[in-house]
Amino acid sequence: MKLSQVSANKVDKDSVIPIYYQLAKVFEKMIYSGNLNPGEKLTPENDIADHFKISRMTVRKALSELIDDDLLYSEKGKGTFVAKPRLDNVEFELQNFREEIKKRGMEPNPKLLKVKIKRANNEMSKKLHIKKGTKCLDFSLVISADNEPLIYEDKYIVYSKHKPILETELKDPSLSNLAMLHGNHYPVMSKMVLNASKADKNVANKLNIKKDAPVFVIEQTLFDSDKKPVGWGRSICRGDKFKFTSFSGWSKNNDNSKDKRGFEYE
Amino acid sequence: MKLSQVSANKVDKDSVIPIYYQLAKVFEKMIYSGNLNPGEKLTPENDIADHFKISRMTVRKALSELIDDDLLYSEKGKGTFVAKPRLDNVEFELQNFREEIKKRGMEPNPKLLKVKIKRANNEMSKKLHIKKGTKCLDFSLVISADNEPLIYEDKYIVYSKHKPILETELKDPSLSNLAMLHGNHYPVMSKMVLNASKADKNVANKLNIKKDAPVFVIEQTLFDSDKKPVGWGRSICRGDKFKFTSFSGWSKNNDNSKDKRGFEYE
DNA sequence: GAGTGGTCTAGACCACAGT
DNA sequence: CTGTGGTCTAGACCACTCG
Repeated sequence: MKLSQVSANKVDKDSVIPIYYQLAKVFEKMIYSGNLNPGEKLTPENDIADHFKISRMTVRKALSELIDDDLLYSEKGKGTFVAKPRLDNVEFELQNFREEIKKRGMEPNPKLLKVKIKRANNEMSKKLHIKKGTKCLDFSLVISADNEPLIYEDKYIVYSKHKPILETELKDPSLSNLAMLHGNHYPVMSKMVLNASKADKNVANKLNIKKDAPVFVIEQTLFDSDKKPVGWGRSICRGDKFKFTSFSGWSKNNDNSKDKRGFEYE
Repeated sequence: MKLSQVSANKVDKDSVIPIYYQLAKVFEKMIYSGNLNPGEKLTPENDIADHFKISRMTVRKALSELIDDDLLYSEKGKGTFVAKPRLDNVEFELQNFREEIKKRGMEPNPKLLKVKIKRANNEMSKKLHIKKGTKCLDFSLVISADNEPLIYEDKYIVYSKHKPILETELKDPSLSNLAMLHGNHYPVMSKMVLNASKADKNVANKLNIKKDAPVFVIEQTLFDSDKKPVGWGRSICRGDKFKFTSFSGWSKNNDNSKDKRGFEYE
């Protein structure tokens, strides 16, 4: 990179907008516009600082923003370089379903099918690493929106408290909320596994779809700080209503890629 | 947080390990061990700096590491606080399939079924925003590992160069590589959509599974810097062989969560 | 040895919270 | 008002890379 390329851009030291932020935008723009190409070496930090008459630490703050965004990378002793867009490395985001549905302007309507205290059977004892017969809370529900069933959920919480189940707390029937309210230990870690599957007769009936229709199956296990499972749940989502979308690489406009990414339903 | 809690911990100024890193580990440990609880306010930066006899900027560097990791958050004028673990917000990662397969110690074996120049039909003109009849490159392949077919792929590249297709480049048959080698414009943005579906007769045959067996369908569109599509591909992955796994929240050991996360096959 | 990024310092001023 | 985090400076020394 030649400094003459950036000389058209300047930073306003008296602006309320931080200098490092302005500077980061200058470089970001140059990358997105093709003024700065993948692999190209940037002017050294010291020279940038001199050119803009700012401190090197401020330059570093600007560059580190872009390094965090994977637009740049630096190599000790060598320099800072423009990165290649990582087109094949994407992330699919998933919040809890109520939030995902709300984000799309619809009102999630969870309907509790059952809540009961159940003694662990084979599957539960395996999933929760507990002995068969241990008392668990068993929740089962369907989440709908616009009068259409979307998700069928089954959840188990290792249980010993004798706390009543309140109407209000069923407004957030996420596994983590249920575990925090009713479990013995506070969950601090979550494992999720996403599978493609097809609806069995029972699920098809609950979700108002045909048997063998494609579904996403998402299993979640919650662990306490000792890595012991405290809760397990399985959510079955209609394949015709849900999809994951993700963007990666560079986008010219200021990319709130977070907004365009995630678990969608249509 | 009381400073007496941290006084047992110290940082070694003469270590080769950066002070900010040592300090970050101190706080990280306190959070994971329950010594510091969600919502709790940290000692002010100035006090931490005084206590460890280091510069405030170094303290800030340490804290910003933990803020990046979502272990802390700060509020201007108020203080820095311990965050709650976000158990219901996960990310499923997906690299390109050859990397995913390699990462699991197996050798991906892509087999090209066809490569040809094709004039855009209805679907292609829709996906690539081009007129029907425009020349495209059409690739179709099956990726196997351990002599088992895993993924069936169909890809189209908007094409005008007359460049020969070399054996070597088929070693990386990812859409982005093909687009870079044969497309007219350099791709800088990628959109991926993940669906649950079932195998049709043709795919079932190619992947050696039953018709209607569950599959993941991943569509990828590549765009150039003008947001014009330059390539489109669809990968169909056997549902019995692939799953996504993701961890979130806190894990006591130094969490290389990246290693435990992503698109797995078993 | 010269160039580069990584770390660190000891100050400074600001905007914002809560009192 | 005081306390807090956010920004910024003008230096410094180091480890690394490369010719």
